[in-house]
Amino acid sequence: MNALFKALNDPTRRAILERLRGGPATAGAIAEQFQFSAPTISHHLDLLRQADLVTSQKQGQFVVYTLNMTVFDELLGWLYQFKS
Amino acid sequence: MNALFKALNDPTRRAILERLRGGPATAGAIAEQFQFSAPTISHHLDLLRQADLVTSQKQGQFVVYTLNMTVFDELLGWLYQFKS
DNA sequence: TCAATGATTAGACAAATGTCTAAATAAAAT
DNA sequence: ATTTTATTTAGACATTTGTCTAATCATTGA
Repeated sequence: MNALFKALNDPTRRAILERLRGGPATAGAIAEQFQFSAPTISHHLDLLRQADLVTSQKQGQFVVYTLNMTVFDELLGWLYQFKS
Repeated sequence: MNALFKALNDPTRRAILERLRGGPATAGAIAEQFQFSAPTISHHLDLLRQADLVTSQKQGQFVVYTLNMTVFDELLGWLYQFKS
């Protein structure tokens, strides 16, 4: 839960998630969309992976990142307790 | 949106929200539940207010904090775009 | 009026965060 | 083999964050 909220607490990481809504993408393809350096994006991807919001598969020299939506259920559950 | 995720990215603040689920409470009553100093809790409440997650009304020398659940709709909306 | 109570503000400080460049690793292409 | 390409790791650095104590503000009570 901590890792989840931490991962979501950054506009770049949220933008990465929205990008991955359109389908899996390599680290490089994701990085192209942003003005930040590749290492910075790599670090963001790492935090998203720690929160299990994305998964990664190595394909040759590329690393493909995929959105994992099952984690959102946990968040929805937490939110639901406030719905009265 | 930034202020919302920022406010949620702290276990103490999330615990405060859960506390307020049971009804409004004064700053002091909230602070009693935690091991942190009153100023620290006051600061957390300030961040929650900035995110519009709570509202505050002064009642005499007390300040009563109330959960504002309407903001959760914004979050639900953001989450919904990932539901496929 | 003066002291006590509830709460916030101000300022300090260590820890965490987001960014960068340089270096390392691994696979592909020449 | 060597070089290029894709990505991550390591380290540095400024900014932000969460906490504290001390001081201030505002209301209530003696």
